Amino acid sequence: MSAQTPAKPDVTKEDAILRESVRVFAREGFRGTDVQEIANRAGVGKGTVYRYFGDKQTLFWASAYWVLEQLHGRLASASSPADGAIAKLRASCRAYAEFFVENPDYLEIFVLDRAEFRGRAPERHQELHERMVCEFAEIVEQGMASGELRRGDPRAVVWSLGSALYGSVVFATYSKQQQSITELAECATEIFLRGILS
Amino acid sequence: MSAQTPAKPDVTKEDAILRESVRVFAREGFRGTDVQEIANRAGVGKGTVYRYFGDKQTLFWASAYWVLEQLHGRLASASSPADGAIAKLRASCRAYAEFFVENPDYLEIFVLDRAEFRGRAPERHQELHERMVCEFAEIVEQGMASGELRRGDPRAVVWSLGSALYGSVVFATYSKQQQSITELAECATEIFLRGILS
Amino acid sequence: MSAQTPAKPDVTKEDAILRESVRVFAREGFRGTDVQEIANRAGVGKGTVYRYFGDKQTLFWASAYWVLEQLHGRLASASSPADGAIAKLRASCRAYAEFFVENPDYLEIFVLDRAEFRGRAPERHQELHERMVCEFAEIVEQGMASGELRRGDPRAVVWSLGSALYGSVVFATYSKQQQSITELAECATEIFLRGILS
Amino acid sequence: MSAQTPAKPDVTKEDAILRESVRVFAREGFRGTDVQEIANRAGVGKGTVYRYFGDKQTLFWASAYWVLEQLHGRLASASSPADGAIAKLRASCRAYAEFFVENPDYLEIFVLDRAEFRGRAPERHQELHERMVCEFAEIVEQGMASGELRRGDPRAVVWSLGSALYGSVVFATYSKQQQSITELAECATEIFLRGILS
DNA sequence: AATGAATGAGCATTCATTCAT
DNA sequence: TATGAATGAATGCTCATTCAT
Repeated sequence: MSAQTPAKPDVTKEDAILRESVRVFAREGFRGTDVQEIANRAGVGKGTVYRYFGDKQTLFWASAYWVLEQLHGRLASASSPADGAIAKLRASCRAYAEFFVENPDYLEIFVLDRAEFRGRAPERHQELHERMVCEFAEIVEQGMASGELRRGDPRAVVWSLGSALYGSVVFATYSKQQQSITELAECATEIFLRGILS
Repeated sequence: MSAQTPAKPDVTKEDAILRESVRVFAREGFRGTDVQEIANRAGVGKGTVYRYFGDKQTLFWASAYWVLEQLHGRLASASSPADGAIAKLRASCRAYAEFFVENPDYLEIFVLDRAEFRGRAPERHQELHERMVCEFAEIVEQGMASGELRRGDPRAVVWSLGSALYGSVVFATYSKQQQSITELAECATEIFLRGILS
Repeated sequence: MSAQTPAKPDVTKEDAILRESVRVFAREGFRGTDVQEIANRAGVGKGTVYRYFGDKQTLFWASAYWVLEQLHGRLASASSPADGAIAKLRASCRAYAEFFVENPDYLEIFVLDRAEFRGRAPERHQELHERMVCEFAEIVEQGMASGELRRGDPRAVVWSLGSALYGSVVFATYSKQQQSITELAECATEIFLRGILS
Repeated sequence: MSAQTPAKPDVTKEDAILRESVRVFAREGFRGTDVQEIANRAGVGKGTVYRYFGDKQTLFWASAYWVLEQLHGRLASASSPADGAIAKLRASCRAYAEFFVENPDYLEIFVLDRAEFRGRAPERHQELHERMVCEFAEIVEQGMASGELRRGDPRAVVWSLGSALYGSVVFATYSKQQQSITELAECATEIFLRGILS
């Protein structure tokens, strides 16, 4: 249609670019990334990257969205088989941590997104984010209904959990003692469930 | 003596540079910041900035350290008058949130530090960070001793709280509904104390 | 493939850059040269200069090599038609002087090369230099064989001649009386051949 | 008198500055030299360097003049005790080579002077240079009168010898085989005396 | 459609020189 | 008189983006 979005996107190429984008952005940061390097790694010309994604920022957002989608899928398939709200939440938390342990680059993408763009991402991102919040709010709501969880604003609970998990994995970099992200996140999860009061 | 680190640092000038550094870095990001702009705002020559701080990265770290010190002072003076571990923690959490509400730039500095340098900051930073962890661990320990808090690894508890608060304030940017950072952090704090289980 | 060394070098452009390089370096010195000026004169963007030559030093070396090649060609075509070792040497000496009289810039390039880099030039230069020494050593050797020249180490003789000529043309700048480079070099050549002893 | 030339020049300080100037200029080149480094090494403030020498270029010229004076003295004391023109010249040539072997920095100063300033040095330099030419021309003249040397223009002979020696020592840098400057200069001297013809 | 050569705005850093103390 | 803090012009090099092929 427009020249910005090729009529017949070659999904293979697009995917290769995206995949390498994530790697390079994660390693070099947004400003530190040379689009040429992404093109080289993806085995395409620099012009092709621009043909597919328009500009560097759009490319970054596409990468970030791609990562967000992966995370969404991962959380969904982790929670759905579990039985009961608590089990679902526990499974999701574990999946969240594992996701970033397996793909440290993805974590950096989230960090960069926050640092560079502060939530000024396109509608699409916010929609997906919102969708995730809703899905978990539903779980929490059911937990409240069934009596597993204390009553309260489900969205607020979800937001707190999300923030705590995000903080755990992002903050883990600062940990000197080699506690794995997984351990840190698990600890956070437990506290999240039971609190620290006696 | 090298001219890099002035023998008689003009504290007024140094402070002006630091203050503007924080503002500009926060707004433009690390790579996006033109040192010239800091110099202009601080009312000094660009050479003076380099004379005082050596290079851009060192300047950033000095800014980040400066912010960290402020936060440390703020948390200390918030918690010390409070009575009992729980009260101390609550007061600290509130102070943490207020600190960033009052100085949104400071939050961005923390975010940039994580994004750009991933904990590769100079020793000094890590020492101060460690000191803060210890101070809070002590509070938690006393809370456990007095029976206010459930028994557990105090450092792990502190780390979880720190991560959760960090996550709350950093993540708040993504919140569409205008929930203030304060509200989000307060909610996180309550859950942190009591958990979500019924 | 890196974009640093263009796959299809545009010889016209490359040559234009090289030609202007020599002029500007000769006039301004190595450090005094602003690559932007070379780009402007060559009618290309600054980025293009860097694309073709990588950095300022490499550009300088390319210029110096280019000059050395010219000199080599000039000496070769001057000596080859002459008959006998002495005639060949005389012709070469004259050509050497004329070369620099016609292209004073080239002389400055040699001077700068010595001043700035002290023989730390890339292999290629040293190889060409060595080749020139060998070619002349051969001439000297034949002169010795034919009895035209006194016996001795041909390479040492060549090196002495080279040094003397180099000294003549470089040193000529200091001459107040407007003796031309040509005259100075010719005088040096004659002494070189016959000595000053009676 | 003027502020440029301090009324009571502290000869010790002046000398220290000059001595370090030579070292630093020789190592770093003219443009590459940071006046601060000279000041540091000389143990004075940067302002003092400027007070004594006015500006960087003047400082360089003073250094070059200082070196030229040393060379002049060395050549004079080498030639005067020798008997006969040839002996005087031989002794001078040897002294010339030894001078630069002992003080490689001095050689670089000469090279830099030629590269950077092309004989645009102040009157004083040219006078001393001229004086040296005259002194040697006298020796040559006497050699011609006594029949030791072939008749010719004594100044031209001196100039040729000077150029050849200069060329020898300067060009020596390019010599791969580790022939010492001394050997190269001696070889040049012999050829200069007897020529290469059989 | 795909490419990659060309461009030039942009920025970190240096250093000669000045001048207030 | 001696100093060294302050300055800002100067310059090497990068890289997002364009566009002719």
